[in-house]
Amino acid sequence: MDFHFQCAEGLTMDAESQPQLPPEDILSLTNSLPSTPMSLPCLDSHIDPEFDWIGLLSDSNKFGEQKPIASNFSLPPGNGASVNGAKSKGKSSRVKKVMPPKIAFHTKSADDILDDGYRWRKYGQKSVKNSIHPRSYYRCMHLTCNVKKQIQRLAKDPSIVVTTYEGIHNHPSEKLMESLSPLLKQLQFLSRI
DNA sequence: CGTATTTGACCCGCGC
DNA sequence: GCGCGGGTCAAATACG
Repeated sequence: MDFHFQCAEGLTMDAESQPQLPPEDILSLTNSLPSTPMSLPCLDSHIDPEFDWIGLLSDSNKFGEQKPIASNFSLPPGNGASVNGAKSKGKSSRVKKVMPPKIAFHTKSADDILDDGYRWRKYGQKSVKNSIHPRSYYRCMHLTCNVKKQIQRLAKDPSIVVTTYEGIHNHPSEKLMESLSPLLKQLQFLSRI
């Protein structure tokens, strides 16, 4: 599946329950990020307020309670990769947890998993209340990367997949590196001359 | 046989 | 305090 194509063609808008950000907010946000949780090619050039929907989530985990936070968006300390508020096993402090940035978006696709260039390992699946479709939990397989994503189909439209990214990759996309490696080799060769 | 996925158990936060 | 729902863990299982 070509993810770029899916982003440009397949994103859908759910005006009833999902927040919408003005395209300029989304663009300014993506410009401010050192690296997005995924490559998010759709953010670069295919923003179409009439059609696309992208939600930036606050610290609420629940779909339907998403709040756009573009205006006061800020990256957590440590690039967000090490922040995981879900479960610290020991006695936790009373300090309010800082959640990593979350980005959620809809794609119309038969495939649950988008090929975003990163390698993901599934670590859980749960049935969700008020939905016949289970929610799948994935973690980035890169050793030092703590980015997670959740994938779930909409109850009222099973053709739509909701993907939620949590955290920011601290490494480049493997596919990107794969495509760049011939170029890099060529540059290394030229620099030797 | 190594790796990825599945799935039930467990933990934690939150609302009542 | 209790129950519910969501998120994670880890042993079992599937797969190449």
